[in-house]
Amino acid sequence: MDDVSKAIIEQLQQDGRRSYAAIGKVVGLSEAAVRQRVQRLIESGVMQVVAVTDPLELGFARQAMVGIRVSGPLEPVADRLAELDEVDYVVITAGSFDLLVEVVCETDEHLLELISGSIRTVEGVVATETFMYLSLRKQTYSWGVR
Amino acid sequence: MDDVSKAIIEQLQQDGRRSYAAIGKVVGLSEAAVRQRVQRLIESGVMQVVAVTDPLELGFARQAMVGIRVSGPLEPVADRLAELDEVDYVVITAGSFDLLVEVVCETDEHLLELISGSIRTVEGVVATETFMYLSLRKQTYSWGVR
DNA sequence: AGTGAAACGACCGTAGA
DNA sequence: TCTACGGTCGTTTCACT
Repeated sequence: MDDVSKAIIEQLQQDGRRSYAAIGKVVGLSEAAVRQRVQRLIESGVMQVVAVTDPLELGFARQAMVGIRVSGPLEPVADRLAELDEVDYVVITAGSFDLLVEVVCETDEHLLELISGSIRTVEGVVATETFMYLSLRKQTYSWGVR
Repeated sequence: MDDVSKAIIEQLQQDGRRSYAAIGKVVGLSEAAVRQRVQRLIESGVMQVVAVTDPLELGFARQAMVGIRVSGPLEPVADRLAELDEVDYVVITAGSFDLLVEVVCETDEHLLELISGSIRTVEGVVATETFMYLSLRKQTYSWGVR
């Protein structure tokens, strides 16, 4: 991970479809060299180039972060929750919650069923606290930059 | 937002650099039509195609979610926090926290300085609770799919 | 790890339905 | 909003450093 690769990543953070040739001009490398580096960055798991969508625009009007307290080992519970389609984010944390889980739903009914019927029935989940999203103010994929 | 656009989005969620022609074959549209739809999806804010990176791989070894309690209006505080480079996610929530803020740092010192020096000095912030990330188990940008 | 060159394929603008 | 098409530009492969 040198400065050139960081510069390439920065270019793709601005526009994931920017051509290798255009990136090469900015970072001072040939098109082929940029392409090889991008391939390596993706294969090694440092980076991925993907479409990210706005839930609201696609009819998923209810989002929430769910804080979860667990009894016993954390990983099995985390991985069970990760299997749910409506769950897009699972992290094991230190603090008054053992897990934080972000969920995306279409309606309140759907959200209720998910939390009450799916999440809270997972073996080991002893308590949940739901933080409904009222307004998403920042979501950047280019942290550590500027 | 018809099924064809959804199919296009799905293709780009798998690989943000897939060619318009290849997507066209899958969804049954010409290259130009796919290109026009992608352009519209991006311009209208439904979707973006970007590089997303693994913080750990780039030397950002400390991540946390910070729950924040605020006195007074929420938006000004949220937007002040959103200006911080180390903050990659800000959402106004309903529940025992008014805001949830995700932060990305290189070291514990850096994180301490951010929370103590930056976040907690913002006018209106009355309390914070930090949930250090121990293990990220799921992070998908293709929710609602399968 | 990188360049350069030639063949190939993708992309873009425009015209027409 | 789509297809069709031609010009331009990007990508791929390979030989070379």
